[in-house]
Amino acid sequence: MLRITRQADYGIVLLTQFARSNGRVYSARELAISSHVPLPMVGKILKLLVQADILASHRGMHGGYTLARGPQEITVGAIIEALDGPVAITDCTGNLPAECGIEKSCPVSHAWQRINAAIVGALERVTLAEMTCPVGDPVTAFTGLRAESKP
Amino acid sequence: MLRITRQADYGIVLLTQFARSNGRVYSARELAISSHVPLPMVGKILKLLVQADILASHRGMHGGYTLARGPQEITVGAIIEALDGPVAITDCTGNLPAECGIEKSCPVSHAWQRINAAIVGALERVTLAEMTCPVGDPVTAFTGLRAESKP
DNA sequence: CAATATCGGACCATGTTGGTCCTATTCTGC
DNA sequence: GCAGAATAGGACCAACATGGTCCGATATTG
Repeated sequence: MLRITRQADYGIVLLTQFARSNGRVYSARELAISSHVPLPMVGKILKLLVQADILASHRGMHGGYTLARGPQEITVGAIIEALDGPVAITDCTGNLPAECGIEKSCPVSHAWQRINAAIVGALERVTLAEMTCPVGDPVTAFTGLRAESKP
Repeated sequence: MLRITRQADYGIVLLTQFARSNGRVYSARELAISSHVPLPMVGKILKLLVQADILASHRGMHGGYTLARGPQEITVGAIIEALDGPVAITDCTGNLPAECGIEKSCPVSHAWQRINAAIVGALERVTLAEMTCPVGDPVTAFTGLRAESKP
């Protein structure tokens, strides 16, 4: 199917909420209610995002989470990597020691690395800020063609 | 993890063998031996590829499989779609009726469609013929930047 | 007619994912 | 100082999809 996990999907939705209301502190409970994602799941996701230095946490009463960096500096690729692990479309993409056994005789491993790099690139090019604005020009970055329409 | 299934991975490996020896007829047994993929699995994969009109089958004694089209006309995207189903990085990519329930309030569905299109594009741009040659220039298509380095 | 190969199912085991729960820790407010 | 509220960090379980196997039917060749 080639799809991201639901965790990553939820994570993007939650993070856009942070990005839209700049600097606000959200508690896990608030996010669960507004995003219709079950509360324990929200906690699990936010936890991983804190470990990845995408969110900052504040404990205690009136605590909660805030973005650790600006929405422009957080890429979709980083979010997916934080929640789903490294993006590797096949086992033989060089990230981990290839264990397919036919590594040497496999003539396509090199090609896969290129394809994987293209997908990772497409994910890294999109920032959280670009995901947040519903429609518009900024998303032209998705196609891989950098917005060059600045005369 | 964002990875293709092992079926699709095997499928690519098997198809490159067809592409390298142009027009030859391979039986499932031959392919299983040379590719080190278990025979029943090979049969299952070839079956799906026949249904997708990527392979043509020839029954009876001395039967086997051949490419239904030229290696230049078979894209990696088509192979993955045949073996893993449609490429949809999230549920809300428009291919199927979105059932996430928050479809309307979800501000990122539009952005996801763009990202998905970029990935599908990267997969469609690579043909089986390009996967076959081990290294070289033809794979510059992977980056999404069409080879324009011809002065 | 017999041998060989694909074809089209059903079928099961396993691993990952999705989701829950519980306890410890830390901070605020009285 | 103490109670309440929130996160931190585990372990834990169930459902689903995937990986993999097997069997009978059918078609083609010799």
